[in-house]
Amino acid sequence: MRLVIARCSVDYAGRLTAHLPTAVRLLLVKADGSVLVHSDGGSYKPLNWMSPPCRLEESDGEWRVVNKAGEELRITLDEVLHDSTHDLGIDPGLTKDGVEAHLQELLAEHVHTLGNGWRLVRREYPTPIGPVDLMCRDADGISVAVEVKRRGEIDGVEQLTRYLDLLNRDPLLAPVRGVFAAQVIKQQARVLAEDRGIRCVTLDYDALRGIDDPTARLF
Amino acid sequence: MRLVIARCSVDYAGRLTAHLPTAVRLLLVKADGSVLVHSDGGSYKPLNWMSPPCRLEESDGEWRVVNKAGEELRITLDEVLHDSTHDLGIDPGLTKDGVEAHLQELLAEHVHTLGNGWRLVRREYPTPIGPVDLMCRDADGISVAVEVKRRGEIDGVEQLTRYLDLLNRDPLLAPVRGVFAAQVIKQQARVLAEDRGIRCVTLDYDALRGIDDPTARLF
DNA sequence: TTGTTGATTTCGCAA
DNA sequence: TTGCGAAGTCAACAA
Repeated sequence: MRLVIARCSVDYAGRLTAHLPTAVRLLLVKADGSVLVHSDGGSYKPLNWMSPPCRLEESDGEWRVVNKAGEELRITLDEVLHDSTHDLGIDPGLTKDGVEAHLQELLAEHVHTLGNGWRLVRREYPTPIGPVDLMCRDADGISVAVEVKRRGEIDGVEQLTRYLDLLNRDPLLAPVRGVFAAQVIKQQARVLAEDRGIRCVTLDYDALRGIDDPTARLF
Repeated sequence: MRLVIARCSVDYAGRLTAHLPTAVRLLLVKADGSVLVHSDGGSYKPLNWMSPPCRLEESDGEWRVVNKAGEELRITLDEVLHDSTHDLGIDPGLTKDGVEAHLQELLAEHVHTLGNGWRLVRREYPTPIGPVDLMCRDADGISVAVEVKRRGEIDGVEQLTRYLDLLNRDPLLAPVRGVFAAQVIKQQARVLAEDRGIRCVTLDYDALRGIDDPTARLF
Protein backbone atom coordinates (compact mmCIF):
# COMPACT_ATOMS: atom_id res chain seq x y z
CA MET A 1 0.00 0.00 0.00
CA ARG A 2 1.31 3.39 -1.04
CA LEU A 3 0.27 6.59 0.67
CA VAL A 4 0.77 9.91 -1.07
CA ILE A 5 -0.24 13.32 0.21
CA ALA A 6 -0.20 15.74 -2.68
CA ARG A 7 -1.63 18.93 -4.09
CA CYS A 8 -3.43 17.62 -7.13
CA SER A 9 -6.37 17.88 -9.49
CA VAL A 10 -8.33 14.84 -10.63
CA ASP A 11 -10.46 13.98 -13.65
CA TYR A 12 -12.53 10.85 -14.12
CA ALA A 13 -14.04 9.83 -17.44
CA GLY A 14 -16.01 6.61 -17.52
CA ARG A 15 -19.56 5.86 -16.51
CA LEU A 16 -19.78 9.60 -15.93
CA THR A 17 -17.32 12.45 -16.05
CA ALA A 18 -16.18 14.20 -12.90
CA HIS A 19 -13.65 16.85 -12.03
CA LEU A 20 -11.84 17.80 -8.82
CA PRO A 21 -10.08 21.17 -8.74
CA THR A 22 -6.61 21.48 -7.24
CA ALA A 23 -6.29 20.82 -3.50
CA VAL A 24 -4.24 18.78 -1.05
CA ARG A 25 -5.54 15.21 -0.84
CA LEU A 26 -4.61 11.68 0.13
CA LEU A 27 -3.88 9.35 -2.78
CA LEU A 28 -4.05 5.71 -1.70
CA VAL A 29 -2.67 3.06 -4.05
CA LYS A 30 -3.54 -0.49 -3.03
CA ALA A 31 -1.58 -3.63 -3.86
CA ASP A 32 -4.13 -4.59 -6.54
CA GLY A 33 -3.52 -1.30 -8.36
CA SER A 34 -6.75 0.39 -7.30
CA VAL A 35 -6.54 4.07 -6.40
CA LEU A 36 -8.56 6.07 -3.89
CA VAL A 37 -8.60 9.88 -3.64
CA HIS A 38 -9.65 11.02 -0.16
CA SER A 39 -10.23 14.44 1.31
CA ASP A 40 -10.05 15.21 5.02
CA GLY A 41 -13.77 14.88 5.59
CA GLY A 42 -16.94 13.39 4.30
CA SER A 43 -17.74 9.76 4.56
CA TYR A 44 -15.82 6.58 3.96
CA LYS A 45 -16.43 7.03 0.24
CA PRO A 46 -13.51 8.59 -1.63
CA LEU A 47 -13.97 11.76 -3.68
CA ASN A 48 -12.83 9.76 -6.67
CA TRP A 49 -11.42 6.29 -7.27
CA MET A 50 -10.68 3.49 -9.69
CA SER A 51 -11.71 -0.02 -8.74
CA PRO A 52 -9.59 -3.06 -9.52
CA PRO A 53 -8.67 -4.54 -11.87
CA CYS A 54 -6.88 -1.51 -13.28
CA ARG A 55 -3.41 -0.27 -14.19
CA LEU A 56 -1.54 2.77 -12.89
CA GLU A 57 0.79 4.54 -15.33
CA GLU A 58 2.97 7.07 -13.59
CA SER A 59 4.73 9.74 -15.58
CA ASP A 60 6.22 13.11 -14.67
CA GLY A 61 3.64 14.83 -12.48
CA GLU A 62 0.75 12.82 -13.83
CA TRP A 63 -0.91 9.52 -12.96
CA ARG A 64 -3.19 7.72 -15.38
CA VAL A 65 -5.28 4.89 -13.99
CA VAL A 66 -7.18 2.90 -16.61
CA ASN A 67 -9.30 -0.26 -16.52
CA LYS A 68 -10.39 -2.75 -19.14
CA ALA A 69 -13.67 -0.92 -19.86
CA GLY A 70 -11.71 2.15 -20.94
CA GLU A 71 -12.59 4.20 -17.89
CA GLU A 72 -9.83 6.58 -16.89
CA LEU A 73 -8.77 8.43 -13.78
CA ARG A 74 -6.21 11.13 -14.43
CA ILE A 75 -4.42 12.75 -11.50
CA THR A 76 -2.24 15.81 -12.03
CA LEU A 77 0.27 16.24 -9.22
CA ASP A 78 1.39 19.78 -8.45
CA GLU A 79 3.30 19.10 -5.24
CA VAL A 80 4.05 15.87 -3.37
CA LEU A 81 4.10 16.37 0.42
CA HIS A 82 4.43 12.75 1.50
CA ASP A 83 5.09 9.44 -0.22
CA SER A 84 5.50 6.15 1.64
CA THR A 85 4.95 2.50 0.83
CA HIS A 86 3.99 -0.23 3.31
CA ASP A 87 3.70 -3.99 3.10
CA LEU A 88 0.42 -5.09 4.68
CA GLY A 89 0.05 -8.71 3.58
CA ILE A 90 -3.32 -10.24 2.89
CA ASP A 91 -6.23 -9.57 5.23
CA PRO A 92 -8.00 -12.43 7.02
CA GLY A 93 -11.32 -10.69 6.39
CA LEU A 94 -14.42 -9.67 8.26
CA THR A 95 -17.03 -11.72 10.11
CA LYS A 96 -20.51 -10.20 10.44
CA ASP A 97 -23.45 -11.05 12.64
CA GLY A 98 -26.97 -9.65 12.73
CA VAL A 99 -27.78 -9.26 9.06
CA GLU A 100 -30.87 -10.47 7.17
CA ALA A 101 -29.53 -13.99 6.52
CA HIS A 102 -29.17 -14.37 10.27
CA LEU A 103 -32.73 -13.17 10.90
CA GLN A 104 -34.05 -15.61 8.32
CA GLU A 105 -32.10 -18.46 9.90
CA LEU A 106 -33.40 -17.63 13.38
CA LEU A 107 -37.01 -17.33 12.22
CA ALA A 108 -36.70 -20.61 10.30
CA GLU A 109 -35.75 -22.30 13.56
CA HIS A 110 -38.71 -20.73 15.34
CA VAL A 111 -41.59 -20.61 12.83
CA HIS A 112 -43.89 -21.53 15.70
CA THR A 113 -43.57 -17.92 16.87
CA LEU A 114 -45.67 -17.06 13.80
CA GLY A 115 -48.48 -19.36 14.98
CA ASN A 116 -49.14 -22.58 16.87
CA GLY A 117 -48.70 -25.68 14.78
CA TRP A 118 -46.84 -23.89 11.97
CA ARG A 119 -44.05 -25.82 10.31
CA LEU A 120 -41.30 -24.93 7.88
CA VAL A 121 -41.53 -26.43 4.38
CA ARG A 122 -38.20 -24.96 3.29
CA ARG A 123 -36.00 -21.87 3.29
CA GLU A 124 -35.27 -20.14 -0.03
CA TYR A 125 -38.27 -21.84 -1.64
CA PRO A 126 -37.59 -21.54 -5.38
CA THR A 127 -39.93 -19.80 -7.84
CA PRO A 128 -39.27 -18.70 -11.43
CA ILE A 129 -38.94 -15.10 -10.24
CA GLY A 130 -36.62 -15.79 -7.33
CA PRO A 131 -36.65 -17.60 -3.99
CA VAL A 132 -39.25 -17.03 -1.26
CA ASP A 133 -37.43 -16.56 2.06
CA LEU A 134 -39.53 -19.08 3.99
CA MET A 135 -42.33 -21.37 2.83
CA CYS A 136 -44.46 -22.66 5.70
CA ARG A 137 -47.72 -24.45 6.39
CA ASP A 138 -49.98 -23.29 9.17
CA ALA A 139 -51.87 -25.55 11.59
CA ASP A 140 -54.60 -26.09 8.95
CA GLY A 141 -52.05 -27.05 6.30
CA ILE A 142 -52.49 -23.78 4.38
CA SER A 143 -49.34 -22.61 2.58
CA VAL A 144 -47.79 -19.37 3.80
CA ALA A 145 -45.00 -17.49 2.03
CA VAL A 146 -42.87 -15.44 4.45
CA GLU A 147 -40.71 -12.53 3.35
CA VAL A 148 -38.05 -11.62 5.93
CA LYS A 149 -36.48 -8.16 6.01
CA ARG A 150 -34.33 -6.27 8.45
CA ARG A 151 -36.35 -3.17 7.65
CA GLY A 152 -39.77 -3.60 6.07
CA GLU A 153 -40.30 -1.14 3.25
CA ILE A 154 -42.60 -0.89 0.28
CA ASP A 155 -40.28 -2.76 -2.08
CA GLY A 156 -40.43 -5.81 0.15
CA VAL A 157 -44.23 -5.81 0.01
CA GLU A 158 -44.11 -5.58 -3.79
CA GLN A 159 -41.64 -8.46 -3.85
CA LEU A 160 -43.87 -10.67 -1.67
CA THR A 161 -46.92 -9.68 -3.74
CA ARG A 162 -45.20 -10.89 -6.92
CA TYR A 163 -44.39 -14.22 -5.25
CA LEU A 164 -47.97 -14.63 -4.01
CA ASP A 165 -49.44 -13.81 -7.43
CA LEU A 166 -47.26 -16.47 -8.97
CA LEU A 167 -47.61 -19.12 -6.26
CA ASN A 168 -51.40 -18.81 -6.27
CA ARG A 169 -51.45 -19.85 -9.93
CA ASP A 170 -50.30 -23.32 -8.81
CA PRO A 171 -53.47 -25.30 -8.01
CA LEU A 172 -51.50 -27.74 -5.87
CA LEU A 173 -50.35 -24.91 -3.62
CA ALA A 174 -53.19 -22.37 -3.72
CA PRO A 175 -54.41 -20.70 -1.65
CA VAL A 176 -51.09 -19.25 -0.48
CA ARG A 177 -51.16 -16.57 2.19
CA GLY A 178 -48.43 -14.05 2.93
CA VAL A 179 -46.50 -12.88 5.99
CA PHE A 180 -44.23 -9.84 5.90
CA ALA A 181 -41.74 -10.12 8.78
CA ALA A 182 -39.20 -7.44 9.71
CA GLN A 183 -37.51 -5.84 12.70
CA VAL A 184 -39.11 -2.52 11.80
CA ILE A 185 -42.01 -2.09 9.36
CA LYS A 186 -42.61 1.34 7.87
CA GLN A 187 -46.17 2.65 8.05
CA GLN A 188 -46.49 2.90 4.27
CA ALA A 189 -45.36 -0.69 3.85
CA ARG A 190 -47.72 -1.89 6.59
CA VAL A 191 -50.71 -0.13 5.02
CA LEU A 192 -49.94 -1.54 1.57
CA ALA A 193 -49.38 -5.06 2.93
CA GLU A 194 -52.57 -5.15 4.97
CA ASP A 195 -54.54 -3.68 2.08
CA ARG A 196 -53.40 -6.73 0.12
CA GLY A 197 -54.29 -9.17 2.88
CA ILE A 198 -50.67 -9.73 3.87
CA ARG A 199 -50.06 -10.14 7.59
CA CYS A 200 -47.28 -8.01 9.11
CA VAL A 201 -45.11 -9.39 11.90
CA THR A 202 -42.47 -7.43 13.82
CA LEU A 203 -39.41 -9.51 14.69
CA ASP A 204 -37.43 -9.11 17.89
CA TYR A 205 -33.87 -10.15 17.04
CA ASP A 206 -32.76 -10.37 20.66
CA ALA A 207 -35.84 -12.40 21.64
CA LEU A 208 -35.33 -14.82 18.73
CA ARG A 209 -31.70 -15.18 19.68
CA GLY A 210 -32.76 -15.49 23.31
CA ILE A 211 -35.00 -18.44 22.43
CA ASP A 212 -31.98 -19.93 20.72
CA ASP A 213 -29.70 -19.44 23.68
CA PRO A 214 -31.32 -18.32 26.94
CA THR A 215 -27.95 -17.41 28.42
CA ALA A 216 -27.10 -15.01 25.61
CA ARG A 217 -28.85 -12.11 27.34
CA LEU A 218 -26.73 -12.45 30.46
CA PHE A 219 -23.57 -11.11 28.80
CA MET B 1 -5.60 13.71 8.43
CA ARG B 2 -3.69 11.07 10.37
CA LEU B 3 -2.30 7.94 8.72
CA VAL B 4 -1.39 4.96 10.88
CA ILE B 5 -0.12 1.61 9.65
CA ALA B 6 -0.50 -0.91 12.44
CA ARG B 7 -0.95 -4.54 13.30
CA CYS B 8 -4.37 -4.47 14.90
CA SER B 9 -7.66 -6.22 15.54
CA VAL B 10 -11.00 -4.42 15.20
CA ASP B 11 -14.47 -4.90 16.68
CA TYR B 12 -17.61 -3.04 15.70
CA ALA B 13 -20.80 -3.14 17.72
CA GLY B 14 -23.72 -1.10 16.42
CA ARG B 15 -26.24 -1.83 13.73
CA LEU B 16 -24.55 -5.21 13.56
CA THR B 17 -21.51 -6.74 15.20
CA ALA B 18 -18.37 -7.42 13.21
CA HIS B 19 -14.89 -8.62 14.03
CA LEU B 20 -11.55 -8.32 12.26
CA PRO B 21 -8.75 -10.62 13.44
CA THR B 22 -5.23 -9.27 13.90
CA ALA B 23 -3.45 -8.12 10.73
CA VAL B 24 -1.52 -5.12 9.41
CA ARG B 25 -3.90 -2.43 8.17
CA LEU B 26 -4.19 1.28 7.40
CA LEU B 27 -6.04 3.34 10.00
CA LEU B 28 -7.14 6.67 8.57
CA VAL B 29 -8.36 9.37 10.96
CA LYS B 30 -10.00 12.33 9.24
CA ALA B 31 -10.23 15.86 10.56
CA ASP B 32 -13.87 15.37 11.52
CA GLY B 33 -12.93 12.45 13.78
CA SER B 34 -14.18 9.72 11.46
CA VAL B 35 -12.05 6.59 11.22
CA LEU B 36 -11.52 4.22 8.28
CA VAL B 37 -9.85 0.81 8.47
CA HIS B 38 -8.46 -0.25 5.09
CA SER B 39 -6.77 -3.41 3.93
CA ASP B 40 -4.48 -3.60 0.90
CA GLY B 41 -7.22 -4.77 -1.46
CA GLY B 42 -10.91 -4.81 -2.11
CA SER B 43 -12.81 -1.77 -3.22
CA TYR B 44 -13.02 1.75 -1.94
CA LYS B 45 -15.09 0.53 0.98
CA PRO B 46 -13.16 0.18 4.22
CA LEU B 47 -13.20 -3.12 6.10
CA ASN B 48 -14.64 -1.20 9.00
CA TRP B 49 -15.27 2.41 9.85
CA MET B 50 -17.07 5.00 11.95
CA SER B 51 -18.86 7.85 10.23
CA PRO B 52 -18.92 11.37 11.61
CA PRO B 53 -20.00 12.78 13.94
CA CYS B 54 -18.06 10.61 16.35
CA ARG B 55 -15.35 10.81 19.00
CA LEU B 56 -12.01 9.00 19.13
CA GLU B 57 -10.66 8.09 22.59
CA GLU B 58 -7.08 6.95 22.42
CA SER B 59 -5.60 5.04 25.31
CA ASP B 60 -2.61 2.75 25.60
CA GLY B 61 -2.76 0.36 22.67
CA GLU B 62 -6.49 0.81 22.19
CA TRP B 63 -8.71 3.19 20.26
CA ARG B 64 -12.40 3.57 21.02
CA VAL B 65 -14.51 5.43 18.46
CA VAL B 66 -18.09 6.10 19.54
CA ASN B 67 -20.98 8.03 18.04
CA LYS B 68 -24.16 9.53 19.48
CA ALA B 69 -26.24 6.41 18.70
CA GLY B 70 -23.98 4.35 20.95
CA GLU B 71 -22.28 2.49 18.13
CA GLU B 72 -18.69 1.64 18.92
CA LEU B 73 -15.57 0.79 16.96
CA ARG B 74 -12.79 -0.65 19.10
CA ILE B 75 -9.31 -1.00 17.64
CA THR B 76 -6.63 -2.91 19.52
CA LEU B 77 -3.13 -1.91 18.37
CA ASP B 78 -0.44 -4.56 18.66
CA GLU B 79 2.32 -2.78 16.75
CA VAL B 80 2.46 0.67 15.14
CA LEU B 81 4.57 0.69 11.95
CA HIS B 82 3.85 4.22 10.76
CA ASP B 83 2.14 7.26 12.19
CA SER B 84 1.99 10.62 10.42
CA THR B 85 -0.34 13.60 10.42
CA HIS B 86 -1.02 15.95 7.51
CA ASP B 87 -2.88 19.22 7.08
CA LEU B 88 -5.07 19.05 3.98
CA GLY B 89 -7.38 22.01 4.32
CA ILE B 90 -10.95 21.93 3.07
CA ASP B 91 -11.75 20.38 -0.29
CA PRO B 92 -13.41 22.41 -3.05
CA GLY B 93 -15.54 19.40 -3.94
CA LEU B 94 -16.55 17.39 -6.95
CA THR B 95 -18.51 18.27 -10.09
CA LYS B 96 -20.33 15.44 -11.86
CA ASP B 97 -21.86 15.09 -15.29
CA GLY B 98 -23.81 12.23 -16.81
CA VAL B 99 -25.99 11.03 -13.94
CA GLU B 100 -29.76 10.49 -13.96
CA ALA B 101 -30.64 14.12 -13.30
CA HIS B 102 -28.68 14.99 -16.42
CA LEU B 103 -30.46 12.34 -18.49
CA GLN B 104 -33.82 13.64 -17.33
CA GLU B 105 -32.83 17.18 -18.23
CA LEU B 106 -31.65 16.15 -21.69
CA LEU B 107 -34.77 14.09 -22.41
CA ALA B 108 -36.97 16.94 -21.18
CA GLU B 109 -35.34 19.17 -23.79
CA HIS B 110 -35.93 16.57 -26.48
CA VAL B 111 -39.28 14.89 -25.73
CA HIS B 112 -39.91 14.89 -29.49
CA THR B 113 -37.47 11.95 -29.68
CA LEU B 114 -40.21 9.94 -27.92
CA GLY B 115 -42.68 10.75 -30.71
CA ASN B 116 -43.61 13.41 -33.23
CA GLY B 117 -45.71 16.19 -31.78
CA TRP B 118 -45.02 15.25 -28.16
CA ARG B 119 -44.66 18.11 -25.72
CA LEU B 120 -43.48 18.39 -22.13
CA VAL B 121 -46.10 19.32 -19.52
CA ARG B 122 -43.58 19.49 -16.70
CA ARG B 123 -40.58 17.80 -15.07
CA GLU B 124 -41.00 16.32 -11.57
CA TYR B 125 -44.80 16.29 -11.97
CA PRO B 126 -46.11 16.01 -8.40
CA THR B 127 -48.33 13.17 -7.15
CA PRO B 128 -49.24 12.20 -3.57
CA ILE B 129 -46.74 9.31 -3.73
CA GLY B 130 -43.84 11.23 -5.23
CA PRO B 131 -42.93 13.09 -8.40
CA VAL B 132 -43.19 11.62 -11.90
CA ASP B 133 -39.94 12.35 -13.78
CA LEU B 134 -41.60 13.76 -16.89
CA MET B 135 -45.26 14.35 -17.67
CA CYS B 136 -45.93 14.75 -21.41
CA ARG B 137 -48.77 14.85 -23.91
CA ASP B 138 -48.50 13.01 -27.19
CA ALA B 139 -49.64 14.32 -30.58
CA ASP B 140 -53.24 13.30 -29.76
CA GLY B 141 -53.16 15.10 -26.42
CA ILE B 142 -53.01 11.86 -24.41
CA SER B 143 -51.11 12.16 -21.14
CA VAL B 144 -47.91 10.13 -20.86
CA ALA B 145 -45.95 9.64 -17.63
CA VAL B 146 -42.24 9.03 -18.30
CA GLU B 147 -39.93 7.38 -15.79
CA VAL B 148 -36.25 8.06 -16.54
CA LYS B 149 -33.54 5.73 -15.22
CA ARG B 150 -29.88 5.26 -15.97
CA ARG B 151 -30.41 1.53 -15.70
CA GLY B 152 -33.93 0.17 -16.09
CA GLU B 153 -34.69 -2.48 -13.47
CA ILE B 154 -37.81 -4.03 -12.05
CA ASP B 155 -38.15 -1.51 -9.21
CA GLY B 156 -38.43 1.30 -11.73
CA VAL B 157 -41.31 -0.48 -13.46
CA GLU B 158 -43.10 -0.95 -10.12
CA GLN B 159 -42.57 2.72 -9.35
CA LEU B 160 -44.04 3.82 -12.69
CA THR B 161 -46.92 1.37 -12.27
CA ARG B 162 -47.85 2.95 -8.93
CA TYR B 163 -47.81 6.41 -10.53
CA LEU B 164 -49.99 5.24 -13.43
CA ASP B 165 -52.50 3.53 -11.11
CA LEU B 166 -52.84 6.75 -9.19
CA LEU B 167 -52.85 9.16 -12.13
CA ASN B 168 -55.51 7.13 -13.94
CA ARG B 169 -57.92 7.73 -11.05
CA ASP B 170 -57.98 11.41 -12.05
CA PRO B 171 -60.78 11.76 -14.63
CA LEU B 172 -59.25 15.02 -15.90
CA LEU B 173 -56.02 13.22 -16.76
CA ALA B 174 -57.07 9.64 -17.62
CA PRO B 175 -56.17 7.78 -19.66
CA VAL B 176 -52.48 8.15 -18.77
CA ARG B 177 -50.00 5.97 -20.61
CA GLY B 178 -46.50 5.09 -19.45
CA VAL B 179 -43.00 5.21 -20.92
CA PHE B 180 -40.04 3.58 -19.18
CA ALA B 181 -36.85 5.22 -20.50
CA ALA B 182 -33.33 4.13 -19.59
CA GLN B 183 -29.86 3.77 -21.07
CA VAL B 184 -30.04 0.02 -20.47
CA ILE B 185 -33.23 -1.92 -19.72
CA LYS B 186 -32.92 -5.36 -18.13
CA GLN B 187 -34.88 -8.13 -19.81
CA GLN B 188 -36.98 -8.84 -16.70
CA ALA B 189 -37.91 -5.19 -16.38
CA ARG B 190 -38.76 -5.00 -20.08
CA VAL B 191 -41.02 -8.07 -19.89
CA LEU B 192 -42.84 -6.77 -16.82
CA ALA B 193 -43.27 -3.30 -18.33
CA GLU B 194 -44.60 -4.53 -21.65
CA ASP B 195 -46.90 -6.98 -19.87
CA ARG B 196 -48.41 -3.93 -18.18
CA GLY B 197 -48.71 -1.98 -21.41
CA ILE B 198 -45.79 0.30 -20.59
CA ARG B 199 -43.62 1.26 -23.53
CA CYS B 200 -39.85 0.82 -23.12
CA VAL B 201 -37.41 3.28 -24.67
CA THR B 202 -33.64 2.93 -24.70
CA LEU B 203 -31.86 6.28 -24.32
CA ASP B 204 -28.58 7.14 -26.02
CA TYR B 205 -26.85 9.64 -23.77
CA ASP B 206 -24.28 10.66 -26.37
CA ALA B 207 -26.97 11.09 -29.04
CA LEU B 208 -29.11 13.22 -26.72
CA ARG B 209 -26.09 15.29 -25.84
CA GLY B 210 -25.19 15.39 -29.52
CA ILE B 211 -28.56 16.88 -30.37
CA ASP B 212 -27.81 19.45 -27.72
CA ASP B 213 -24.38 20.30 -29.05
CA PRO B 214 -23.43 18.82 -32.45
CA THR B 215 -19.75 19.66 -31.91
CA ALA B 216 -19.52 17.68 -28.67
CA ARG B 217 -18.67 14.43 -30.48
CA LEU B 218 -15.67 15.96 -32.20
CA PHE B 219 -13.53 16.07 -29.06
C1' DT C 1 -36.52 16.56 10.78
C1' DT C 2 -38.20 13.07 7.97
C1' DG C 3 -38.74 10.66 3.88
C1' DT C 4 -37.56 9.28 -0.80
C1' DT C 5 -34.43 8.18 -4.44
C1' DG C 6 -30.03 7.67 -6.84
C1' DA C 7 -25.32 5.57 -6.86
C1' DT C 8 -18.88 5.39 -11.07
C1' DT C 9 -23.22 2.21 -5.60
C1' DT C 10 -20.26 -2.33 -3.55
C1' DC C 11 -20.74 -7.02 -2.00
C1' DG C 12 -22.09 -11.73 -1.67
C1' DC C 13 -24.43 -15.74 -3.24
C1' DA C 14 -26.21 -18.87 -6.48
C1' DA C 15 -27.44 -20.63 -10.98
C1' DT D 1 -20.03 -15.31 -15.88
C1' DT D 2 -24.24 -13.25 -14.93
C1' DG D 3 -28.01 -11.92 -12.30
C1' DC D 4 -30.25 -10.60 -8.21
C1' DG D 5 -30.96 -8.88 -3.57
C1' DA D 6 -28.79 -6.79 0.70
C1' DA D 7 -26.08 -3.04 2.74
C1' DG D 8 -23.66 -0.62 9.44
C1' DT D 9 -25.61 0.91 2.48
C1' DC D 10 -24.24 6.59 1.92
C1' DA D 11 -25.73 11.03 0.31
C1' DA D 12 -28.53 14.55 -1.90
C1' DC D 13 -32.73 16.80 -2.07
C1' DA D 14 -37.55 17.83 -1.06
C1' DA D 15 -41.46 18.29 2.08
